[in-house]
Amino acid sequence: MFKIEKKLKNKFGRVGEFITPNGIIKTPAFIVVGTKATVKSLSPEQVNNLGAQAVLGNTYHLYLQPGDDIIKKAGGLNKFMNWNGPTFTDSGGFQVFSLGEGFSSGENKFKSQKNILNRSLKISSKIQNVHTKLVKIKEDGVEFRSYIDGSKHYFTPEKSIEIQNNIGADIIFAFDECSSPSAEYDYQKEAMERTHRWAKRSLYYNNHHYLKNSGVQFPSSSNGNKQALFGIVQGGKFGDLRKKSAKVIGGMDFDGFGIGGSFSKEGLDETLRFVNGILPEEKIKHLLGIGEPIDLFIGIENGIDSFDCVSPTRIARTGMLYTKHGRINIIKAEYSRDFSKIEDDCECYTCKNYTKAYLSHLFRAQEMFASTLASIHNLYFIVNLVKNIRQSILDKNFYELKEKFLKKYYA
RNA sequence: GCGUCGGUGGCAGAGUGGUCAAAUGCAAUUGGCUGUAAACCAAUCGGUCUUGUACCUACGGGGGUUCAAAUCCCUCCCGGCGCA
Repeated sequence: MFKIEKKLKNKFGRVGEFITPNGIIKTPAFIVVGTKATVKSLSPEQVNNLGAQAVLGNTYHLYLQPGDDIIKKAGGLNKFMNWNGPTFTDSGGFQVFSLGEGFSSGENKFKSQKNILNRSLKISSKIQNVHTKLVKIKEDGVEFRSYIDGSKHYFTPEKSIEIQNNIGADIIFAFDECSSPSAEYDYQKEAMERTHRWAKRSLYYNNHHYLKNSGVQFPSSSNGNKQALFGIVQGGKFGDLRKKSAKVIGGMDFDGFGIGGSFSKEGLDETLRFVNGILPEEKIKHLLGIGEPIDLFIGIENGIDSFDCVSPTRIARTGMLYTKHGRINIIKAEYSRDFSKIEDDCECYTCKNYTKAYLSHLFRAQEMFASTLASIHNLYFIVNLVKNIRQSILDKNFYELKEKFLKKYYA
């Protein structure tokens, strides 16, 4: 399933290919997030044309809406959303965080002073809504309240896998608890150990469910082949927990691995080194939810084969664009009369055809097309960056690219 | 011309003696966004500085009443409506 073609000397970084029922993913790769079976503001053709290889949907969201039964009836995720390439579904483990501890708290996956400050400001704000979590975590599973209608739902590892079997993506994830970056050691350890037990149950269910219930040996992806199941390493920002988790999860018979949870900004490099030093080398590793340019370099250097991240599409929708010289906010006054391209040498559809002034106008006028053009550019930027990094490993100039890019980007 | 209602910050629109540099919305300006409750969220939004329960300038113009006026009175200007 996974072939390594070339390695980075003295590092875990490598170039490879991952074969899925819906196509080959050339790794390292950036996987585009399409939570609700759509990449927000883009058609599958646009996603394909900008060079993306695969799309990642979300189990929890698709279960609530439209319901996994409908996707199954439609013939699976690929057919349902008209995407011809490889697909992933996240297990819903991230929603344990985002609808739980992360709910309205202003927290993200990186723990920093800024976030803590931001959080306390938000809570003290008089217009802040009542801070109510939508999840309850138990040993057996997680009780979710629907953010749509408030109805109660219960996710267990088995339930998450069952839904993911129905959705039928090529790559599915074990149900985990993505714990809060502000969680202390004891809680992080407890959550990690629970995630390990859930991993075992996810794996068992995926391998036996169809055997028992339908006589079919393996669950099917939309074109009839076996789904790959990835286990998820947790442990937060604590090195010893990360190592423990890599050992336990790495010892289970998963097709690949996700690395989830939170990191300290400085700790990503070290954490990935620890984890990927323990996980089986020959299997594919996906870094969940991380995707800023510097993170991509750090991840790839340390053996990450694929990434997914909402950042390119989310920030695009609010007018923030990636450029080789860092992010720019296209809505800023200075761009309203700037008739240059976002980037003169960018090959994306947006840069080839439109100016900053036009983009700026679309955002100010709140035109839908603004989101589309900005998402195309940002996704192209990130997808292409990862492609260039891949090529640099093949060409043996990874470090030159890294230095050159980061110097310009963070100047 | 007479009558009548009204003229408030970039716009719309509250406020009708002190708690008003003036609600709210929009616009504007600036931040933020990492497995998407996200076409979102937040801050600022008359000026000055020693950034303060500080000073100055401000609710069409001018004048007045009052300890105190966006709020009351007079007058002028402008606008809507009605009648000639």
